[in-house]
Amino acid sequence: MSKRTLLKQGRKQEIINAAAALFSDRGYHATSVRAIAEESGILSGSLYAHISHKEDLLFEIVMRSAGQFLEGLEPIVASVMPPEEKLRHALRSHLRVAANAKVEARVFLHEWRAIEGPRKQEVHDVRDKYEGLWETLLGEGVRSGAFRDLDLTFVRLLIMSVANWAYQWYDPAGTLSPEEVADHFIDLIFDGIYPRSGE
Amino acid sequence: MSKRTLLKQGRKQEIINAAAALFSDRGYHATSVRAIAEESGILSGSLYAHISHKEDLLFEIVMRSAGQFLEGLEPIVASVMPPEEKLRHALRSHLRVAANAKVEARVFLHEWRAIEGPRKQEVHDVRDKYEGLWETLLGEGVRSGAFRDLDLTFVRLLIMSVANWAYQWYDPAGTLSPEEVADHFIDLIFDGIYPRSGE
DNA sequence: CCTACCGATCGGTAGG
DNA sequence: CCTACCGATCGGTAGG
Repeated sequence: MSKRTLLKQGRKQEIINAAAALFSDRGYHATSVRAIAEESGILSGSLYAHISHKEDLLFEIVMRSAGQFLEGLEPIVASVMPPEEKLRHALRSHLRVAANAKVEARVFLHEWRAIEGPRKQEVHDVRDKYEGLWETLLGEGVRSGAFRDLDLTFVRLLIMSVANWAYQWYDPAGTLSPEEVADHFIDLIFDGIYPRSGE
Repeated sequence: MSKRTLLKQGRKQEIINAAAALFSDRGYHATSVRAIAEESGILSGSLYAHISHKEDLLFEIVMRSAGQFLEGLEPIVASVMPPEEKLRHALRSHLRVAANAKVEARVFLHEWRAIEGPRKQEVHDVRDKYEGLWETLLGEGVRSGAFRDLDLTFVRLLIMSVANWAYQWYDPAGTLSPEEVADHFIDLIFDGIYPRSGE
């Protein structure tokens, strides 16, 4: 790769980062291309040397973030750990991605609806794929008896609720690591909140 | 109230309903005042006989929806039921509101960030008030021993995650009532997913 | 990457 | 509630 290409790639990454921060903060439709350009230190017309449409930026951010979530979860589901451990590591992975790439994750979970046309289906597909991995993981747990004989849909929704709401409140700068937060929730979801008999 | 006032009120309600549906579907910033007017059967200029700013519509929808959630939860928290029953009724109430006024609830939970200026604080305040009621309810349960001695923050986040994510997937036209969905989740959260000893 | 600009659309207004 | 319109801003483009 030539130096020139490297520089160009670096600039494009800067633009994507600026766009991600703005989309996360104000939302896609409330962010103008001029604001993205200004944050990148160039003029709005110059943006179009790097992209063809404003929506390209949104699509790229969404698909990259989705890729990070998938890359984290796939090896866990494919592994030979017992279902309890898979579930624990799956939530750790999800919260790790949400913590390490917070603005992108927020855009992925919050702003993906703004994507229109044929790419809408691509985004739907990658979301379905991710949810499907969770369903597989939880289904194994129920079938193997590691989890109670539960309604799979409700368990999946419970976990996805926790996972997908985390970006609303989790502060990576706080005292708790994503792994600690994940373990807290997993313990809670495993044991419930009701006192055990004898306790 | 004169007949004329009644008619005017009715028209304004139509406009708010149209705006709520559009804001819920596309988002606040992606909805033009012309689209709201068209859906209401008038021209965009005529909208301003009923409102002063586009944001008035968003604010009204958000505060009404917040009011419904609060009205449902307040008497439950203030009641003398045991904490387990309060928790069950609280989630039922939340899901009932989310089901009966789905588009408004979605706007309340998803689009409130678009409100700017002094009203932003009002929206924050009403959100804090609602979350405070949940915290009170759960705190009673832990202190009275009805729930295990848990980290209150995590329990609240678990419940709020389930409650606030529900509008993403719950279909009021489906076979399950909001009460049934709430009871399913409450049973899950009480007992956990781990098999009980002896089971 | 900038200069200079395009047509379209935006939220909102004045006068009736 | 309509007609007729405003200035501002939008996403995007041509030529250098």
